[in-house]
Amino acid sequence: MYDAPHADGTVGKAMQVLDQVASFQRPVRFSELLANSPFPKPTLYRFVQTLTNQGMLAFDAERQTYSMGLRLVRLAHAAWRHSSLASVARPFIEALAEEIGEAIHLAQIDHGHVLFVDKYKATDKFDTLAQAGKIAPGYCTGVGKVILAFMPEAAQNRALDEQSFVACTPNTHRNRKTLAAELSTIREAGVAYDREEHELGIISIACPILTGQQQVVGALSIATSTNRYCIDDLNKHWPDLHNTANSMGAQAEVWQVPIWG
Amino acid sequence: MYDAPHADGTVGKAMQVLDQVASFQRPVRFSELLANSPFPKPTLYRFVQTLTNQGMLAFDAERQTYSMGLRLVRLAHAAWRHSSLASVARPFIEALAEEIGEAIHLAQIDHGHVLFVDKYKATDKFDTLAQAGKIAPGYCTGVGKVILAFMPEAAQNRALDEQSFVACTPNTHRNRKTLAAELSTIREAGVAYDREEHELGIISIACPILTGQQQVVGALSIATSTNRYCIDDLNKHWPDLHNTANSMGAQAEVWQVPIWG
DNA sequence: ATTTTTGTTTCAAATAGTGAAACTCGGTTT
DNA sequence: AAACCGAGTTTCACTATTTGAAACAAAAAT
Repeated sequence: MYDAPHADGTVGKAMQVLDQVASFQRPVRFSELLANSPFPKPTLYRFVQTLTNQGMLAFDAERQTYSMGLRLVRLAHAAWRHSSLASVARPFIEALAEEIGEAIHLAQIDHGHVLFVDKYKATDKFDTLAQAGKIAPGYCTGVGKVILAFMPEAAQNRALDEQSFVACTPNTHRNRKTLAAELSTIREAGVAYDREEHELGIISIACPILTGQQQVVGALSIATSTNRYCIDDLNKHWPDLHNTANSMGAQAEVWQVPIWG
Repeated sequence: MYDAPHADGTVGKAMQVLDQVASFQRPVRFSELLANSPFPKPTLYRFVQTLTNQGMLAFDAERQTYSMGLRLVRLAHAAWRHSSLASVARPFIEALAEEIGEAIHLAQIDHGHVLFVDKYKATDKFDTLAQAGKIAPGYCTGVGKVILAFMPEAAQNRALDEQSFVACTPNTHRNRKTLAAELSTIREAGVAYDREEHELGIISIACPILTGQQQVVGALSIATSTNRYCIDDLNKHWPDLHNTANSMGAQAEVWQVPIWG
């Protein structure tokens, strides 16, 4: 049951290739892939062929490069609509953004990483790193920390093991101990703050989205720039944020809860 | 070379399962999948397991249901940013939407189907069926027809073979012949119209996005409701639409062109 | 023209996938 | 309580697919 490191089968390997292509942030040549690949040449070649046939990758014959395929967009559309909080949450987020006038982020956790599933920017004044589908680490974001804080202990431990503790800014948690300490504070308080831990100049306040049985299904945050506001200002929005998160939790329950792989 | 119907290998079969799960528009039980599956029970079971391990599917233990996994969202994010027109096109679309005040759709073609890769709705007054990642048929949408019209002949033939000609509305093309006729008109004119062919009450005007070598890489459309405007009104926006599409084409060339699988 | 790099194909060996059948585990019926 | 049922899971001998060293082809570089 606990044999994690076994890549599962041919399909697993193919998905690994997909990830690899995604990790290049641009169209990529076969030889570039090969250079960083655990697979021998013909094997990788066949994978790339198959994935292209399947529309999971796209091949540009002109430039001889591979990039992510459109079928993924199609599939993700289904994922977004049916398997995540996002569909339930949209109207709530829009209402909240309208009222508050700051960027709202909705996140779920996926294998120890925070996945932003939706983002609503009421203003274009600044850009956080977050965008729908983008991943961010759990240990240094408001949504990430609050989700970790409210996870069942076993899952939390597993997730903590997967954190890298890279120092994004001077305020970033550098080890498990200080993070764990904050997590229990967060759990008691019911709120998490990102005090420029992920990106300098960006702060946020985050609430968990809980079902009736107190299971975390995601998190909601308001982010802003230190040029305009400080943590105390964000605190004024806490009641709204909290209420919205609660309503979403109630709704989400009617649907389905996600997974902690 | 023309052996389309051959699913390629284990990976192909796994992707087939993914599609099947996506086709249910909700979380789905194993037995439901099995009932409509070409695969015998244990085979399907292993696929579903593997895909879940991989995060391509998500399993809700409580309700014993499968749905699309979050990893897809992550991968599609990469697809969206790096493999499609969307990243190049965003600023253009926003500018256009601002000026015109109607919904703008950006589409690419994927295996004979139009895939909406981005949508910008300047107003919330009405809802088209289209949303980012959503697919729509090629034969009865503005973007679809204009893309088909400008495709190289071989690819066009292949794509036409894949059209279903389901009658969405009384105005929908019902067979290849009438569609083909309109396509050549479109090609000459450089514009396509959707005259409530996909959805009653929705009309649109669409331009191809062409590279310098006159290759279609997508299409751009302005959609509106018949309650408010008619085709002639849309025509007034043609110069803007045309210019935007041209600028995007020029930009897109610098990037990469997509595939006609 | 020759070498080097990059992409593609071959084929025997090895691995991983297959599916009939059998089993487990709740829940229901007799 | 015993027998039954259906959904889900596991087993295991059989086989089809995958594997990768090596060879080949094509394109770039020298």
